[in-house]
Amino acid sequence: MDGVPKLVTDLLMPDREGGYAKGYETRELILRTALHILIEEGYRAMSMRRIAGACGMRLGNLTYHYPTREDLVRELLNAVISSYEVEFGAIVQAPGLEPEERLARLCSLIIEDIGSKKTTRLFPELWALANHDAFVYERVHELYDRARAPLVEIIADMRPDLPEAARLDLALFISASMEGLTVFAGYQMPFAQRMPAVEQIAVRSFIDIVRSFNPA
Amino acid sequence: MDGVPKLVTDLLMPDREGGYAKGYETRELILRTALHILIEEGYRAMSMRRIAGACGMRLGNLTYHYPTREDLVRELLNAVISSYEVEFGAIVQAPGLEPEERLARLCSLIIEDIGSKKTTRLFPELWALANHDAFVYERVHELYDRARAPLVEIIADMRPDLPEAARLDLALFISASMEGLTVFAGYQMPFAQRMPAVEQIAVRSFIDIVRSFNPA
DNA sequence: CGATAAAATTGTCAACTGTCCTATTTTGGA
DNA sequence: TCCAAAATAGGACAGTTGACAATTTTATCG
Repeated sequence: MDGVPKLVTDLLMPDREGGYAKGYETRELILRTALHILIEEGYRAMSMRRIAGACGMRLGNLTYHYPTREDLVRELLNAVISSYEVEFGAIVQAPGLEPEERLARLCSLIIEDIGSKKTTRLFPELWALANHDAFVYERVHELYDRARAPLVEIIADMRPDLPEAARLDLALFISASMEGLTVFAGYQMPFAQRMPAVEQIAVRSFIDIVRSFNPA
Repeated sequence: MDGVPKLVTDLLMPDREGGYAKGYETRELILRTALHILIEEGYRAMSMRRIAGACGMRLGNLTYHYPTREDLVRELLNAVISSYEVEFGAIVQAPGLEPEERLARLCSLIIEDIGSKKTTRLFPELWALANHDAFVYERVHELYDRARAPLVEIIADMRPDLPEAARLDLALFISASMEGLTVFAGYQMPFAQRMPAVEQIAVRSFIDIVRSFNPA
């Protein structure tokens, strides 16, 4: 229904320090369940009792592992965002290829991810949360900084003549451009089936603008 | 602090049918206050009691005007989205100008709006809500349909040779591209001060791709 | 195996949520 | 000016929320 099972882990737990293995597994179950509820029903439905219930455990046990709701949310976002950081960090730059081709492949990867249910559902929640929560804001933009880095590198390869600021602006535009597709052509969005066509337009457009951009 | 006072109304109330003028004013105050809380503190903080309190009225009065929370949210989103529809509907097409110039001006208008506090804060909330609420989903995408219409028209002027589907895809990409800027260069976002530079890149890029696009 | 720290359960708390109902006051047209 | 309709107040309700304390069960290591 939701395509093939993902190969990448969608949750990167922090290292276990002290405690039994059982507790560590329980914490992972908790965060995984919380993420599931967040994606399926939204942030508002993600209450402590709801999470505990879906985990098949009692509320007291949940608050034993995560004393406050804020603790849980913090750890959840850390785990989720970390997994994206690992995912983006693992992107092969394929040094033999032309920079245009590398740019095209990187963008295709990102856009493909944007079309996934997890990303389409999760990131709007993060954007909304970031507007009223400094921790989420910080963490989300830290992620985007890392996601833009390989983009900046490729642009530098294509346009060594450009000042660094211009390269950053270009990467920023390209990154924002792709993120914006979430709302329109993401998972179960009205133009989800247009994604391949729009991806083609996007990639051509990105290559063109990087090639031809000249700061006035 | 938040720049000059807005000229456009940020809330379009439905026509008053029956009832006293007082009640109509009260309903407007309620929706305006609810919107303020939504923007400043997020959807979670927008409870019935919180709204009533901020309006300086009792809960009973609030539930008299809006019997259920769902009623209130529905009317709020209708009023907010309607105001955007009016805003976009009022965009002058400036028929004397070259289509490239019209495209540039339209995009500048939209991007300027994206930089406003209201839009930067409100739309991520709407995107998140739309993922779990059919009514919001419907209403938001209805708005975007209308916002894309003038874009499609300009593209048709520039590229009468293109099939309609290709024009729609182009408009979709351009629209999504701009919306994506919200998270990165919107109000108080980390690259808010890069908005002018990114806008320049965006507009150039849009004009280029519309000019040169050729469906393979 | 047994000691013991960790994990999980159970029950309780005050605060908050949305909804509903009944007075009471205010409004504005006849 | 009167009076029915509209608006507001105030309270009560059942359900939910996050937090916490006392207790029992379980897992792990010496």
